[in-house]
Amino acid sequence: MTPPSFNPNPLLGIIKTASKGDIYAWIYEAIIEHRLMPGTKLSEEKVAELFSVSRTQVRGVLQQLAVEQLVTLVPNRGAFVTTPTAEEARDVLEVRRTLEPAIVRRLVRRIATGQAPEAVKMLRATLKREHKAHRTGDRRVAVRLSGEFHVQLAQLSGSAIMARMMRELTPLTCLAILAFDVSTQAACPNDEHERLVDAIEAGLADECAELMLHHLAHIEKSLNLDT
Amino acid sequence: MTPPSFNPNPLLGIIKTASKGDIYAWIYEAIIEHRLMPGTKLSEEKVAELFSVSRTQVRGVLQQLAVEQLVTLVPNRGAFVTTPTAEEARDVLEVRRTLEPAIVRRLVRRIATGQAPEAVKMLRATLKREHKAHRTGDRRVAVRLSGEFHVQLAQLSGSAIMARMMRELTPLTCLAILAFDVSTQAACPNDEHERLVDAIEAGLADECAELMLHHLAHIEKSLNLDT
DNA sequence: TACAGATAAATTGTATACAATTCAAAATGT
DNA sequence: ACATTTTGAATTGTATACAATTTATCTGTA
Repeated sequence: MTPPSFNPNPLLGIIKTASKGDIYAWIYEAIIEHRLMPGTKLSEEKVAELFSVSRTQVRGVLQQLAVEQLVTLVPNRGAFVTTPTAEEARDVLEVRRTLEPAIVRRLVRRIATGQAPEAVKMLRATLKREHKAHRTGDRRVAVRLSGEFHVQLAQLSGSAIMARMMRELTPLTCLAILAFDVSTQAACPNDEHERLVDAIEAGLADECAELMLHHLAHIEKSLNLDT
Repeated sequence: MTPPSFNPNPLLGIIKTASKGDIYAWIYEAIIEHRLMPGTKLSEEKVAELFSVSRTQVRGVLQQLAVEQLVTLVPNRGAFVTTPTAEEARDVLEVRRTLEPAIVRRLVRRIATGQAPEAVKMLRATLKREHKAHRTGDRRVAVRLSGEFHVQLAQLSGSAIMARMMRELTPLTCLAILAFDVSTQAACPNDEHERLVDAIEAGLADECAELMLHHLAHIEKSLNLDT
């Protein structure tokens, strides 16, 4: 298990050349999994050297990550891993409570009308990976996969825009969970996901929406958002 | 009134130097108001010359516009003004139907609890500008302002993320309206906005949500989304 | 020692030069 | 005359050099 403590030089260890997509993916995952702690400065030159690319590439990646709110760009100062606030965490979860019940309803409707016939099977596959991460004890990976489950729901629902919104919202939720969750593994307990997929498979739209609301409320409750 | 026909060189006319923000704002507004027609190519060098800046600046702006889906970036081919599809237009409006009722509810709650005391006054000011554009007959400006009204609702509701989502969704709606609306001015009739603000002022959350749903349904119906 | 100012180092912002790719058209062959 | 290939211009992708700004270091003075 990776150490939860702050790593003064968390970027060390990658020396091979890499494409723009690789750099993006690596930093993205590192932020989501808290290997890069909030507040960490991402120096253009350092990152560029690390991946053996030019600063131009890195700038593009950082700008991309900035629009997704994962890094904060301060003019003439550079890029920093975003530090989520309690306010933002509440905000994100409120938006998700209005979006995601609609998403699962849409998905149920879509499955019922013959579109997305593979949906349940694909969801169960993701659940399996998630379950494995839980057993292995790698909480950070589990949190990330749990987020991907929610994105997958949106994708399978057939709305490109819903999917895009969830791709923006889940990373922020992951960050909030790792920043504010005091308990060791309360967030996104796997069996809530399982029960949701069961309800989807049974085609019970109302129950799906209800379960989703409960699930999101449960996540928010498990966080320490009072300060 | 600006001619609705295609303009072969719609960028002509700006020759002074400009900052990155200016370029962004100009292109953004030009796309929203259909002065730059969907499909138009935005050559980096042409734009750069036009604003008397370097290609570096233009690239940044185009990348920004690309994440907002207003331009489409094709690798090694360049940037083009996005051509909205009927499918996307339906998708956007469906997402808005799930988001915006929640937004107006939130706004009503916020006003009731003493936060956002200036809200109604600010909304009425926007309405006034919108009304003026309608009388002047400048439909494109009216459509843009109508979008800004919806963004303002989200901002005043106090949710930064809702506001961000609406800033992403309304431009796409504007594009769809100008691309698919056959009637001359059915979209976002001003008095629906007025009635909504009346309901907000009266603090009738349920009616607000209802009016918003109707309003969005009305917009979608006025479009030609069957093909 | 603490603090203010000046100087130097490091870092980001920007323009430009060059490489890679695409697009159009001329050239070639059937 | 038509299709294919080749050549060249135009355009995007990328690295790098230089300017502007911030941050750190080094004074000197109270």
